Amino acid sequence: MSKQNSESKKIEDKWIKKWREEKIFEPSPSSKKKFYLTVAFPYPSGAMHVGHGRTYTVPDVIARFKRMQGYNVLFPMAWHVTGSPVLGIAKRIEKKDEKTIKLYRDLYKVPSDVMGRFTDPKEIVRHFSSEYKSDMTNLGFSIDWSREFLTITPQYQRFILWQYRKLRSLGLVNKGQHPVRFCPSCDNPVGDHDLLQGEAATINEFTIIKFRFGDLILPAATLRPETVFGVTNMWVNPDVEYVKAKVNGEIWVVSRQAVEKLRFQNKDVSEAGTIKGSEIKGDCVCLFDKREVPILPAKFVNPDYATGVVMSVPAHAPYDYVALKEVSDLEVIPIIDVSGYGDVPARDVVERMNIKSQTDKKLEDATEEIYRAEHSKGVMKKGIEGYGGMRVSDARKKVIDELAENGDLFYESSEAIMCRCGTKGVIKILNDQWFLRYSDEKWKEKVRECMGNMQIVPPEMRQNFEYFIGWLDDWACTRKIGLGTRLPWDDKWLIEPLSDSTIYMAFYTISRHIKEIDPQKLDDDFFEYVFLGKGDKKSAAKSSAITVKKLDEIRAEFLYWYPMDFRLSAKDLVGNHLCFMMFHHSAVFPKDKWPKGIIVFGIGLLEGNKMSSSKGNVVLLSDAMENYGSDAVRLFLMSNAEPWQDFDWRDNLVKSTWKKLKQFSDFVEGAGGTKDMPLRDIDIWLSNRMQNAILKTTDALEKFQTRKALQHAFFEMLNDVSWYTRRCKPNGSVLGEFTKNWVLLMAPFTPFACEELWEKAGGKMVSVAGYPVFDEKKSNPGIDAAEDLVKGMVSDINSILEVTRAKPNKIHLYLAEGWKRELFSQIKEGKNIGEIMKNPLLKRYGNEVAKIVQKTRPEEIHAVQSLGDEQKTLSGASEFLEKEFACSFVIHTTADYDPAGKARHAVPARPAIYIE
RNA sequence: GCGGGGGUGCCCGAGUCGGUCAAAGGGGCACGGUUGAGGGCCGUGUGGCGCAGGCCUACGCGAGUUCGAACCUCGUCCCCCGCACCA
Repeated sequence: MSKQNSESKKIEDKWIKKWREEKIFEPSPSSKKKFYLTVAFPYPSGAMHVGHGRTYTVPDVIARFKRMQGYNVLFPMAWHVTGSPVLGIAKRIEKKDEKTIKLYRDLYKVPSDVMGRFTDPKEIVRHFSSEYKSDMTNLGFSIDWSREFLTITPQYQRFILWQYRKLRSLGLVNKGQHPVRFCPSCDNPVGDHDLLQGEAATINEFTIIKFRFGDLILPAATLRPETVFGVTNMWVNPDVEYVKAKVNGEIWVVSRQAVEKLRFQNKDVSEAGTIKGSEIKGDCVCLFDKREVPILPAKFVNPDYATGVVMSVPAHAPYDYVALKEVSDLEVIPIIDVSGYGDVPARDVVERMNIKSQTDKKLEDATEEIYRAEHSKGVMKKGIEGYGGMRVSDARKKVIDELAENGDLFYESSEAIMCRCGTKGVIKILNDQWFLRYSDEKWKEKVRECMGNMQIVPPEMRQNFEYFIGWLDDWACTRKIGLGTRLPWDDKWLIEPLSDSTIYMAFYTISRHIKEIDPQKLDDDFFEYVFLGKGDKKSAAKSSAITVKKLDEIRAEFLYWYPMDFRLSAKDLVGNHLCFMMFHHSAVFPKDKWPKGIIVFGIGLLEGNKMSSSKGNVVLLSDAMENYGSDAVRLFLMSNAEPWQDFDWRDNLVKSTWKKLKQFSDFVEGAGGTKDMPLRDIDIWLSNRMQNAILKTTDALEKFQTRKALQHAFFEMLNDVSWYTRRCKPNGSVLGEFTKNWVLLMAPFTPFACEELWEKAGGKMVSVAGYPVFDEKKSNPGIDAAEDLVKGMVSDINSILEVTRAKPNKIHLYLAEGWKRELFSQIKEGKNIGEIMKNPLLKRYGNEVAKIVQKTRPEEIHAVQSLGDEQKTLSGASEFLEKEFACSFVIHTTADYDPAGKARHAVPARPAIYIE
């Protein structure tokens, strides 16, 4: 393959150069209709693999298609380099972490001298953004690189500052508190991908219910505060040494581990001695309902979980039930009715699961079961004052509300978490965190309106968006570490990377103009005028040190391209980025600048398995291009699945695509045929097939169905030309017209091959040629039926030969007689048997007519050719049929010779066959 | 748990306002042709049965509506994805 590929590489380079020289992908505002699409920019922390390749090929195909349709198309690209992942990568490379080094050196093929610089995170994104750019260029993307920027480009950062001041002035950013998973060593919140362990951990919110024990407070942390009415006693672990901790003026008794946790959760904690668990005994008073209960020892109490002191609700908590039975004969206090269980649900479950000891692991399942059942179906018992008859979930809220004044919350991770740096993670409440107020109902309403007017592809994704818009809560939009832009009014914070990339599509429209402007001079006046038309343009121009004319030109360019027609992204960004984009557009811009459409992609598989860079389960785009050439890679990625479906990179399929592409090129290039040939039916058929392909391909591409488009534009055409050349001697002028259209049809998918073929055929540049338009005059759907007759004959004869295993000497075809055609026409019109029998011609064949009518449904009949036409079609094809079956054919319009009595089986479009 | 999407032939995957569906297309496999018994290319076949284009069985499972269901209704089982402070 390699020699051919070096040939195709040459062709690719030639066209990349031509496109660049002629600047055909660098559009400016004009009188033409515009089409503006963007795709989520990449975070270049590694090499591009074929999954990324698909993400960016889809918009390129659409861009190319629209461009050929005559639109002025803008398809820009930039680099998202803000955030913290590269910091971790740089650190790990510095620490010579083997896995990381292996990934970057062996998989991503980073040269060792470059690796040396990777201890600086900026070097990583710099290196890979340039790799990305080169891959994108080589894959033939029609990107306007004149608008390229990084999210840390100073001009872009000025744009972010403007945006955040704007949002704040609109009251959409404020300070708040929020519990997060946190790494004390990194001093930063940790997300799933930052964790070595505990990715599935969620933050549980416990309610603290206090019990007075002398001067001390026993703070029981519970997920089920409504069960406070059923408390019979307290549990402390006799083997644990507890800490007396001063918390907000009270002295709490908690485990040592809990002290640390409380500190991270904003409690002012100081230690005031210790006390042994075994020393904590006697009675205590619940501060919620003032009941007095005893304190009892229990080994199941885990000092590492929550506060280390536990309130006991034996009727509804299996752990408590089992422990209580072991040490005391206190009566349980049932407080919740739940169908399917008796008065004491915990006892039911414990007995059913045959749990004997408080250290039995099955207690976890038992607890889970009870929790779920009572939460969903439980009702508070009648006798509980103020709560009787309430649903458990409502009672829980009410208890929390009643506690509110001196209520405390305690956060605990549902499982242990470990930061990538190796430190045990904690739950921390961030105090002065800044939030984007996505919970704001008025804002959500605007977003819903925005989405209501948008085209969502695929349509079923709309429900997902609706769900996410409702679900989104305030979003912490600032971080302590990472690359990024500082919050303009509080510079100890950086703007979080998803939050700095919500309306950057607007920035593309003007980025090429402001590259030369001193970033310090890009102030809010500038952006207010350019994007919103607000303020005094003279002073805005002056402060930015540009002319008013230039400022107006910039504003005009924004107005020309905006709103954006389509935003494309993989489906993992639906719940955040794509929603954020709608939130921020609806907040900052007037309605007529809100985005008009979203296309969501599926993910990529490799030989049926999920692609994963970290596991090395990827094919690098550069390798794929080297093996198969850019066009074949594009063609495969676009034909394997529709954009929103998951695609599967399978090497043998890619190879087969590569072969088919070569067939296409070879066929088009070698298409000659005889000139000045009279037009035969089969020629009309081929022309019609092309018109059909044009119609269907265009229709599919309008809906972004690249796979379906290629089915028509490529695979069907391949089969059609193969049939055509098998079927007849090619007609030169018909073939010429056909290949010309075919190249145009394919140009968005395989631009390099098509440019080359186009040029060889005397064209200039196919990327800017017109896309074929369906021509009704050249279309002739009826001809398909005629050709299907021939195909049907071949197939029927083959199946007879298959069964009989005979070698034919002579094949007789009997056409259906005139009366059968008349009958079919009438059935097709929907006439019933009574009406049909009124026809004297048909009445003569009454019995047969009845049989046929009974088993023939109108829907099955497409076109009924006349006897003459059918005869003409078959005799026109007889030369071909004789060649195919290497025997002679006789076509009968009457059963003059019919030794086997086959002729009577003939129906229209299905002649009877007799093989000798 | 909540939300979304699915279960089609050896595999991937079209097809769902019911009928032209034994079910497109591709892959794999088999046979035949070309040929240097390879590769490539071309043709044919690939649920079962059948020495005539047919018949039977089939679209997760069960039931229903209908002259007729892969497609509609109900029930049931199973699978995949997302659920946040972050790319």
